[in-house]
Amino acid sequence: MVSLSEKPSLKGRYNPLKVEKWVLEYWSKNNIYRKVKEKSWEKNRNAPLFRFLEGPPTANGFMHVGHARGRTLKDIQLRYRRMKGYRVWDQAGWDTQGLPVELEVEKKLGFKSKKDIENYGVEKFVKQCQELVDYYIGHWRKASERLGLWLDYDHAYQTRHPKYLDTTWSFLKTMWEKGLLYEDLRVVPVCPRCETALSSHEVAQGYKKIKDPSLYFKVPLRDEEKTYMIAWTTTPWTIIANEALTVHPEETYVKIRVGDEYWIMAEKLYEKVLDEVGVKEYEVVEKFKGKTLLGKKYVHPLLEEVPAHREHNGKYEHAIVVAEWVSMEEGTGVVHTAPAHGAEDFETGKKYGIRIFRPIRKNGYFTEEAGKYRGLWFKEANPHVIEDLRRKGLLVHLGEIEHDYPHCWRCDTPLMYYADRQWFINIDPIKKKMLEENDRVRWSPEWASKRFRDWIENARDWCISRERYWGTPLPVWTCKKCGYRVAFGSLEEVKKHALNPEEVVDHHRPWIDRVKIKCPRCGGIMEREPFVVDVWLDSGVAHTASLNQYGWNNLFTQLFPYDWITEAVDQTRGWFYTLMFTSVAWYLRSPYKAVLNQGLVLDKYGKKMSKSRGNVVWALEFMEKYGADPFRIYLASKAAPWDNINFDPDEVMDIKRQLDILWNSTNFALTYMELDKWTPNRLEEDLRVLEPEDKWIIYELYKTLKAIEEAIEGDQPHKGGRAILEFIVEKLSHRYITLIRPRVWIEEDKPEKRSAYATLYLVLNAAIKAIAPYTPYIAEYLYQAFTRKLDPNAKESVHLEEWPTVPSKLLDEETWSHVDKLLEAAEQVLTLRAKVGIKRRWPLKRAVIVVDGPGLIEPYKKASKVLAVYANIKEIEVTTSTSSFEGLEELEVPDIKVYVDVKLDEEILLEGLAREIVRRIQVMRRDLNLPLDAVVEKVIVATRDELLKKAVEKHRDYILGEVRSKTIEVVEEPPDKARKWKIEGREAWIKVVV
RNA sequence: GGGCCCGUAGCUCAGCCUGGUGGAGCGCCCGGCUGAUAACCGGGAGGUCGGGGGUUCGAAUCCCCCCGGGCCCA
Repeated sequence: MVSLSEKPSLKGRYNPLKVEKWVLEYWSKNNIYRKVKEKSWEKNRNAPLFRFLEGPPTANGFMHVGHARGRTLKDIQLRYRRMKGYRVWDQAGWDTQGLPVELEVEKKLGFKSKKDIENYGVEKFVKQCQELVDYYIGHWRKASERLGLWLDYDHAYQTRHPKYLDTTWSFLKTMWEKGLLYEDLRVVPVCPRCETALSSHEVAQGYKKIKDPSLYFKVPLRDEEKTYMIAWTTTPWTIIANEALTVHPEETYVKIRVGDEYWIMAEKLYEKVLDEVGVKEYEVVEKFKGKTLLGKKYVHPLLEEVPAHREHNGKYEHAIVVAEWVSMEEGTGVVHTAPAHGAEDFETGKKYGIRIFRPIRKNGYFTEEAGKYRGLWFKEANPHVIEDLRRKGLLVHLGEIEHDYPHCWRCDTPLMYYADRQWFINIDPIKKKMLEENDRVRWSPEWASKRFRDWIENARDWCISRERYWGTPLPVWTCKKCGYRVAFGSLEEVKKHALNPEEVVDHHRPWIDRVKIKCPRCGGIMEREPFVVDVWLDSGVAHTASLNQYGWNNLFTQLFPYDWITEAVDQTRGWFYTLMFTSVAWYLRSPYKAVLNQGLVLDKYGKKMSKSRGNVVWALEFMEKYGADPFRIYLASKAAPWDNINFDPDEVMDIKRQLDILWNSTNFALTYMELDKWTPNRLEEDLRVLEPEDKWIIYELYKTLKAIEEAIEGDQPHKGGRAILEFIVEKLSHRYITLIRPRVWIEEDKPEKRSAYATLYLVLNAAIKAIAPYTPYIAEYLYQAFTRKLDPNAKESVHLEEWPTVPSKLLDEETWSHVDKLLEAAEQVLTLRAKVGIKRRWPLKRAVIVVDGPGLIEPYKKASKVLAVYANIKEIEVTTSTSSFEGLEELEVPDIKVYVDVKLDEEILLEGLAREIVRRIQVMRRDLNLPLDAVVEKVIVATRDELLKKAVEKHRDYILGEVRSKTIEVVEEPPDKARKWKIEGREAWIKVVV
């Protein structure tokens, strides 16, 4: 068990779980978040603001990896801004009411319908909702904190909080007073399972592809023998409520003879229809405009089955009417019209004074009025209706259609369009302003702006009433006597006007329903409209209510409009919209300046994650297995935020290996610095004289920091994550550390060793800070174990640090570019070595660098050690001479020419062989389990190979020094227990005598 | 039916805006290192850049059409 009494240590491998456990404890014991908040907010009054508004997660389930992705993106932005010195607003928030919560409770209690809730008791039910929300908020806070998302959770806003509800009410009251909130009878989408109306943005979230009947049927005209209107529908059950047929007034219709019958359809459609229903022989006998059919009566196709229709004798009931909306794209041009079940049907019915016949309840079951269909669930009636039509010879054709049909976004039940009295908010008066305001928002990606614009343009009035229990009650009271209405903007206000103020205890149902008001007009008793409002309104007023909940109303002018929000793309219809709507309706301004859209997280095969499929990855579970840091940087870097990603745990492990390299590099640095007792207390001096590779890595660091800044500020956090990882792996570890190894191994205290340490310290330290927004845990740990260990004046936490910068006097672009080219050359030398089979350990004799002018000779001479060290070349010449270099290999490098000698001569061969022998002796030392600094008595090398012998003789001292042996002996006969080796095809036996 | 996103190596993705001989990581094969070592490094094989047409001296990149995967709207 790691505990705080243990100091952070870089011994062993990077283990995210151990590291994060230590860091979590460190943060909590030292109140690091509070200190960061204090630095960034309380004590930072004059800094530029960065105002974030949290899109509140709904507290009705667990956090999955999709949520985790969004929350990681939020945290990266916030941590970065804090380090940059912004005054960061980071209040947390929770969505706590509405259908999602109710359904979760119903599931828990095993409820099937609203009746179960009524029987159980609304008060008890609502308490269950509260408890469920408490539970899930607990989970979300825990999971968010484990993820490392730093928000001000202690001051989280909650949509169920009394003062929050006051604000929601106050918004509704404003809408009422402006005349924008109204009640109306309309056709609305209804969920028969939840027995409530839904809004169009809820509907938009629930489209699903399903199969429905595609039915062509005949409707006999009353006064014309054997003449039928041919209509088409995909909802046969609505024929029960049919009251009219609608045709287009200006389009041409045709009468066709089919056998001994006459069929009427639109001219533009009849061929397609007849083809589909399989009628090959027919004859067009007459053509006329649709409007000539107006008023013609027909016999209801289900007259016998639904006796109520016998009494429907209005002028346009069971008659043909006309309307412009009739489509010539699909169907027959004759539209079966049921005013109770379609928006257009309803409007047309109203226009012609046709009754709204609605023989069905909101729960989807037919009533007595439906005749033989009574008691059937609406979709179940389909086969019965079809069968009856078939029996009566009115069925023309039955096919099947696959189309998108709306379903309840929460419980998945197919919706029913249904005429009903509901409450709406009129959005037309502010549509234009919303569009204008949208143009001022910076959307990422850009195309999201157009998408949002389209959505606003097509938006209809917002149906906000829900016949449910756990939500913000509609604060409108109606007089039972005279119908007069009032709306209230706070619970206090209600209390002031209540006849029974002692009952005014809670905004919520059922308590609020008991409150009666005296009608100011007639003195009668007013009762509350029994609705709660759409849950999307709750979070939609967060821009104001989140502050008012804490009485911070005066902060509003400072915080509004917010600088940045980010949620998943589906919020175009959800939160992005409701937030914009309420804000423009209230303040005529967009509540946010920039929006970052997030794509979906799919499973590793690209399938949507869903509970029923069983492929959901839960965030907390995953982090407890793999750690938060690898998870975070994976989610943030894999793709652009708005792209969908396929989540694959194996890939998280891949990216974790790049963090290993950061860990190992830091360990490398610390090991040697401590060995040499180097500390950064003379950093400035140590940085005064830099080697070319030092300047190179510092310049690379500078470029990387710029890239990250640009990425995060430009809503491309994935590019920042890739940039920092690439810097650590490719530049720092692979190249820079390789280059400085010889300097680090110098025993004495030399300036070039000190400058290597100083540069390494500077760069590593900056890298640790720069990765902190992405991987806050490992950054903290390394900061404690490395930075703070070497520098006692360092801050208490890496997250209290400023964003790193590079002093401009350390920037040397020219040297950078020389070194960069030589590194490229060096890599080509390595490729060449691999091709001709010369190991990197074997030195190459020489290389020549040809530069463009005499002025470049000196700089390249200085930089040439990079090539010498990285590619292991003994001698490097820099010249402007373009004379040919016989026998040298030419490399292709931009701007310069490099020639390298890859021929082996005896000198090199002997040196190489000596190193080969050393390596094998080292392996044997290790196998003997000798301590690193143990000195052995003797090494015996037995071989008959002349070159090997020569190599040992010539490099005797070198070998002895490397392997820590007192003597070395060369013989021809292998001694006892000697180990046999093959060295470049030559045989030798080696024995180490302890 | 309309709008949008995506299609590049076995896998995951850069490159496309501002055309100039196709990249990275992982995986695979081969090798190196053995003083960051249950770590690290190098090399190699592998692609008609979804298909077709056009513009151009030259197209993964710009334009048009089509196919496939996905999202949104109707």
